[in-house]
Amino acid sequence: MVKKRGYHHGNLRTALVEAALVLIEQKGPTGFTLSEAAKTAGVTPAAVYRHFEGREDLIAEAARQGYEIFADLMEYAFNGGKPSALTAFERVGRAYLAFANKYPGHYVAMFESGISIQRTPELNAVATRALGVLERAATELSQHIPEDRRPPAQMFSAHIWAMSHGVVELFARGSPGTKSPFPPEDLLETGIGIYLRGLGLIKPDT
Amino acid sequence: MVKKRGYHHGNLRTALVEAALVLIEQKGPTGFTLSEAAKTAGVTPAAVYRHFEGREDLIAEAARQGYEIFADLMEYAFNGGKPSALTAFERVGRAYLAFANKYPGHYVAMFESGISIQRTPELNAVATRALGVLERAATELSQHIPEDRRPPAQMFSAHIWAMSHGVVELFARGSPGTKSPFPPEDLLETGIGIYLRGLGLIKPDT
DNA sequence: TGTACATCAGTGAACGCGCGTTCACTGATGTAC
DNA sequence: TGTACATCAGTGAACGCGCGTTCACTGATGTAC
Repeated sequence: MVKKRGYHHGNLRTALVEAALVLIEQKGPTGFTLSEAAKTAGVTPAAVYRHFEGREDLIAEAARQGYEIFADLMEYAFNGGKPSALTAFERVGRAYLAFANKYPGHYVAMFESGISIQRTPELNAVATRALGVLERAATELSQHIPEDRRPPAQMFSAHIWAMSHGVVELFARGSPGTKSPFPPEDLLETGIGIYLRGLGLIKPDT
Repeated sequence: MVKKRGYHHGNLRTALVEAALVLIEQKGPTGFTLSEAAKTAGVTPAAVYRHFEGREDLIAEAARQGYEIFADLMEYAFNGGKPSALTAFERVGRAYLAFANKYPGHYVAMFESGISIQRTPELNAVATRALGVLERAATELSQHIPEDRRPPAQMFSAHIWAMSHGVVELFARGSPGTKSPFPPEDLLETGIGIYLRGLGLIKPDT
């Protein structure tokens, strides 16, 4: 909320995205309406069209910003694979969940709104960047596995992504009245730990 | 589609649930409308109210039937843990994915429609039964792990559920324009395999 | 500094639409005698 | 078998609602001279 200047808003575009994120978080991606976002930003629905092509375009922008943050967080967590591929990888896993927790609106816009990653070149680029970090982390880490028993890095990272996403959807947001038996952080950390042990990347008796 | 009898439909209730499932599958749980389901069944929207309390109630019934099928499938796959806890467990994992593939409308109604599992006692009961099978399978299997290194069975089954759900959401239905690098069946099977190896339930060199 | 004017970013009324739900109704079916 | 009547399962019109989008408009801002 920055200073209102009466007739002219000042940064409507930003305000609309923020309003959209809150609404998407609260009501889900399809419960979200352009009109309500406009109202929240203190503006007529028609004003939205000065900044976005329409409802879809607004959601896409929210998702794009999400991927941007997401990619940055993942990259920061990965930290070039230092000090070791293993700890870097575990940091990335935690960063995934932290992102979902901290930016639920973005997360929903990105993964549940049904907008296609191919919608615009920019969206595609930033999404690729984000998921690329995960894949890179998996690639580096899998160098430590004997070559004949090494799964493809893409498969490796798909497993981790699936487990992370599953934990988020089922246990981090109380979707179908599910009461989580464990904190999602623990669930994800132990799950990834067991998985990595299965790959022989962690000693079996730790 | 059974024989139409003019003014009286004959089995409207069934027809409505079927129509709802198709629509939910195609348009998502919030894109689904009562009116369109009625139209698909060849009937006025008002007729729906002879059989259901309203829109929500219709979705809940679709979900309930889904849990019923789901629970049966899981139980059949588990088969009392025969011939071994391990193979039974792997069958259950595959059954999960098979269900999501074969009954996508049900799956979405169950896990993405936002209806609470607590909505009615029957819904709660059947959902508990379904997820109970998974937990039972996990419990039996974890008997083979030395007690001091054995994770709680609830955590074990939560991991498997999360991975399965994640694979379904991200790779089995092309949600955000994601082109899956691998068939979801392979992804889930290898993922669970690695996880079980991490628990010491599969020999490390197989 | 003042003024004329172009540009920008809003308004507000209107549109057509499909939604979920209600209501009094009526046609079809089943049953008692 | 026929008839009277109750019950059931539909109709169709109507409701109020909020939606996304368009349009001509106008108030505010920025700029050239």
